[in-house]
Formats: sequence, C-alpha cells, structure tokens
Amino acid sequence: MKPLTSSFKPHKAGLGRVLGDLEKSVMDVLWEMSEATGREVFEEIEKEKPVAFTTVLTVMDRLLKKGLIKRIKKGGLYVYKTTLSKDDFVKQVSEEVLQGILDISASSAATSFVDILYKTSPDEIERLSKLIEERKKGANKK
Amino acid sequence: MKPLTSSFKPHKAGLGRVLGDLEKSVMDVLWEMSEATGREVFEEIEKEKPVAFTTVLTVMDRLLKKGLIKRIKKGGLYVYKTTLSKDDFVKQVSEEVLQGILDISASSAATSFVDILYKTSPDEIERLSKLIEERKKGANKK
DNA sequence: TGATTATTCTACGTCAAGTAGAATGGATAT
DNA sequence: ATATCCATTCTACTTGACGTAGAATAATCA
Repeated sequence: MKPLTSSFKPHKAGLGRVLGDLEKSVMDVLWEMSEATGREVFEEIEKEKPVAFTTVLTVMDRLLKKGLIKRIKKGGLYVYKTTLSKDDFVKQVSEEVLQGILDISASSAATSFVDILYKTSPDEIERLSKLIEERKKGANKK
Repeated sequence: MKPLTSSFKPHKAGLGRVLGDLEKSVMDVLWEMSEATGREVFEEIEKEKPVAFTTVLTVMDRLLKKGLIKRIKKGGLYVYKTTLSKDDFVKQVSEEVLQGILDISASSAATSFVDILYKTSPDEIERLSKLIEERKKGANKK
C-alpha cells in the first residue's frame, strides 16, 4: 500500500501530513460507528463544530481517493467505512514514521523511545521488554 | 523550546512538517561543516542539484526564523550554524513524534517500534534491551 | 412528475515550502 | 571616494494539501 505518510519525512522531508483536522474527525466518526452515510458523519461532526454538509462530503471524497475509506451502495446511498481499523491505521502510520526516524539515527530513536514510553505509559515498558525477549529468541514473524 | 513538529499531529493532524527537502539539505550541510556562509552552503547544495543562490538564502532565512539555525557576523558576512547538533535535533523530533504516536496508542507504538527497529538495525535491539533493564531498575535519568 | 436529498464539480482561501528575480546595503579595490 | 561586487532582504509566483462550501448534476421517492 502507498505510504500514508508520503508526507512524513523528517529525513526526506515533506511529511505533508497524515490527516488534516477535518479528515481526522471523519475518520474518528467512522471508527466509532464502523460504518455510516455521509449525512451521518456530517451530523456527528456538526455536533462539535459548524460545518457544511458538502464540506464533509468533500473531505470524505478525498479520503476515498487516498484509500483511507471505502464505500458501498446500500439502498439508495453510499455507506462509508474505513479501510483500516484504528489500530491498524495507527500501526501503519507508526511504522512509517518510526522508520523515518530510525533512518536518521537508530540509537537516538531507541533512547528517545524508551524515555518517552517510560514517561507516558510505564506499564508498557514491561510489554516492550517481553516483545524484545521474543525477538531475541527469534520467536517472531507475523 | 517551541516544538519543531508543531506540525506533526497524527492525532491532532496538521503535522505540517519538520523539514522540507531543501531545508533538509541546508541542515545537512551545516551539520557536516559545523558552520558556513550562505555561499558555502549554496555551493555544496549546488553540487547535487541546480538551484539559485538566493533560493538557498531564502530557505536559510526561513530556518533562521524557525530557530533551527543561527548566525553571527564574521568579517563582512554572516556565518551560519545549526542551533542543535544533529543528534539533539533527531532526539527532539523523535520525542515529539513518538509522543504523538504514543498518545494515540502506546501498545501499537511499542509493537511497531520493535518490529521496525528489528528490521532496520537488529543490533540496536540489544541496546534497547539494556536501556529497558536500566529503566526497570530505576537506574535512569538521562 | 416534482420535491428531496446525495454526490460530484468547481472554486476560493490559506499555509508551508520551493523557487528566484529585484532592491538594498555594505565592503573594497583602485 | 566611488564604482563594482556580493551578501542580505524583499517580494512574489508556484505547487500541493487542506478547509470550506456553493452550484450543478444525479438518483430516489412520494
């Protein structure tokens, strides 16, 4: 699949971006509801901030072109859903972003990662530790 | 310091970017030479691809405004140098980016990180492992 | 068929970055 | 000191990604 972060390139530059604010809102709604019509997405977003129905549709159209969401005709209208689950999406973006950082400096990245992870979710350190042990044992793949 | 990645917000969106291509080139030259005049930077970049002297200066001016480089008058002209060493820069960007990812999903990030690190620099896994042990022992602080 | 609503088209505004010529200002060689 | 060179700054155009949304078109249904 084409990188979601064709934009992110701390090294390469141009990260452009992964998602814009409105795009993010749309994705969030779709991740919440698992599937929805344009109108439904619009109504959800509208609760938070004023926006035109067509604006939402335009953004959804762009997301469609980026391959981040897909849709199928159901009854008279389209029902949209995300291409990737939120977890998978985050995972993919993470990989691309982390790859970018690692390409610049693996050691700095590793150090930073542990620092940040420790500060943010110390519990995850344990999990990370296990993941590493598995790697070292060669018990990996997938 | 103001975040370098005021742009990067996989969650918040808008990551904008850290460095553009030309900006990256300028930074690389300055990291290599530790300090240089506008003309020197231009000459280095020109070796790789055709570009106008003023274009380089313009970009340098923008980097100056972003606080990524600084300069001092030496003799008749300015001599530029980066504000942060490459390592520090990478570290800071990494932290901001990783933080963004961790904010979305710590577990996904941890898993992805190990996967990527393993693929990219397997040797670093060992180092990472040690870093974690230290953390767990509480023997931390930067 | 006519009204309603969904979808697409078109377009404008903004921002970051690449690009670079024009204007300005300082330095110097003669 | 003065003409000329070059550094620096100003200004501006271009592109691409988005936010924004009205106009046009198409599909649906009462």
